[in-house]
Amino acid sequence: MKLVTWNVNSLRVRLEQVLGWLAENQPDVLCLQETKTEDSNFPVPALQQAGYQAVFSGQKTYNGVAIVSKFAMTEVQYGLPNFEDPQKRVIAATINGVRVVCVYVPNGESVGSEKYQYKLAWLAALQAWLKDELQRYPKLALLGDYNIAPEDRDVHDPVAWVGKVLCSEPERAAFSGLRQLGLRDAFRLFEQPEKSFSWWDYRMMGFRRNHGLRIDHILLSDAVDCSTCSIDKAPRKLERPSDHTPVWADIT
DNA sequence: ATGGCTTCATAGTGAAGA
Repeated sequence: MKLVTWNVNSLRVRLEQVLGWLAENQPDVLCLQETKTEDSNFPVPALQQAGYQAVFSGQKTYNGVAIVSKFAMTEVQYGLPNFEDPQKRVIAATINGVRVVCVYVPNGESVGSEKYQYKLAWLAALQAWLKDELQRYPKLALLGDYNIAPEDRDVHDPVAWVGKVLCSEPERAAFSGLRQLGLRDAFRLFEQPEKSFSWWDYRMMGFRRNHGLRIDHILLSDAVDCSTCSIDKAPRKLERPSDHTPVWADIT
């Protein structure tokens, strides 16, 4: 089963790119973040026409997550059950016996800010919930925009970014906490090119200069076998791209 | 250079992202 995560930075703006990517790559499951779309406007017919069903949890202007799948989705969960939050950042569903969890982790703005505190509290709640979820579902895949670069090699300029939001120790500790639940970073199961990133700043020709971060991840429980994990940079080269690009994994 | 682009909501600019 081919699983993908892609922060599209507005599904309305990126719909044609998403449909094009689905047609070309035929993934089984696509997890979307930053759909920025109310549920009543979610493009169900266009995705259906492409052979996909969807579950979604969106809002106007900000956030919004969705799972798009070729297969039936059951036991759909909206939001973290242990964290009251008006921001739509989590959706989960069971697909072919795999618990697929799609997350849009808070950005955190800057270290020490209110939003940073919210990010750390949110991540603690995510970890606590996943601990329970893994008891119920040994086969679990956690895909999304984590807004965390786990290691210095995931940062184009680790010196410039040291201690900054997305790279700070508490954030990296939260990422380690998820791995300590028994989840593995699918991307690092394989030999990968140096300086592999999933996000590049729109400004200052960030993509052309490969000034990026690897902040979009696929974590897999031990019961999930993985044969490939890769970042597809092609959509980042299109006209009006998202600042993030898809990350995908083949699992069995 | 606490900015540089992009999106959204809105009708000139501000918030938010990362």
